[in-house]
Amino acid sequence: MPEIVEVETIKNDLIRARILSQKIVDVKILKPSLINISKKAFVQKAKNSTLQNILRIGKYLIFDLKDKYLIIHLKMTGHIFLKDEDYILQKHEHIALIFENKKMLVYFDPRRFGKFYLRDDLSILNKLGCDILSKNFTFDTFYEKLKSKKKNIKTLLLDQNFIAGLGNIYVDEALFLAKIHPETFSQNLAKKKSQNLYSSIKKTISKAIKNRGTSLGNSRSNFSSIYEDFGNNQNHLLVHTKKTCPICFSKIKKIKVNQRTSHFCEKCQD
DNA sequence: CCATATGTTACTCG
DNA sequence: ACGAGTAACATATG
Repeated sequence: MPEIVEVETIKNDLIRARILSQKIVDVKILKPSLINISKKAFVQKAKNSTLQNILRIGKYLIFDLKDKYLIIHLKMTGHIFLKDEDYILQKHEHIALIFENKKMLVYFDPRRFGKFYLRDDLSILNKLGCDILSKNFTFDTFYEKLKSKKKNIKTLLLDQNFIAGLGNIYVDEALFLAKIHPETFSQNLAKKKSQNLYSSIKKTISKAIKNRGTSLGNSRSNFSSIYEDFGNNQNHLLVHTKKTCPICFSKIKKIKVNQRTSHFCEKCQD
């Protein structure tokens, strides 16, 4: 489920949860296919390391373990829960890190698309485009990139090597706010439209962060942060999953762009 | 049974 | 090199 908003919410919740500067005293790997090295090597490297800091770049959650990094991607259905050390792992809970203060970080992922990478550096993130919450995400660089590509705007905004962080929900929302049709060629966007898009992306994301993410559905497999709490942004969506346009009340169109369902208003977005 | 799902990568073809 | 299109990963839900 997670896009940048949900990963940011998890990161902030974890930082407040008093696991920083804690030593990892035990590691449980129930599904070795979710890690990038052998189970034995992973446990050996992670065990007894100390969690210095927690970062986020694009949709990646990163644990700084001082001389190495644990880089996590949640893909479609990955979740991080924080439990106590006596917690008994349930179905689809594949990895656990136990800290010296008896907190247990649990990785839950029904579809198992997610991945834990234990690496000495962050070089696997080198190709990522600018993180949309970073200071470097300026209008000038964004506009320049828009002009350099020959693709439709929806495909570009979803491309993590173009800009990092947006997923299907927030791209639909930002394009609606900016009144841009998802199939518009990026080179055809006037400077003013592009400016509008840039600020719409920022507005969409900051609103969703305030709402602690979007939780579609109400099972455990939908978004919840580390205490299994749901976000609230699903109650504030403008077009994604909607049937009628909140501005002109016409019927919301659903088309596939780049294999992804796109919701938009034909009358308001062109 | 069928379609769909918050993500990404690998592959083919032009 | 670039872009379009497709399949794949594995499971749950309506």
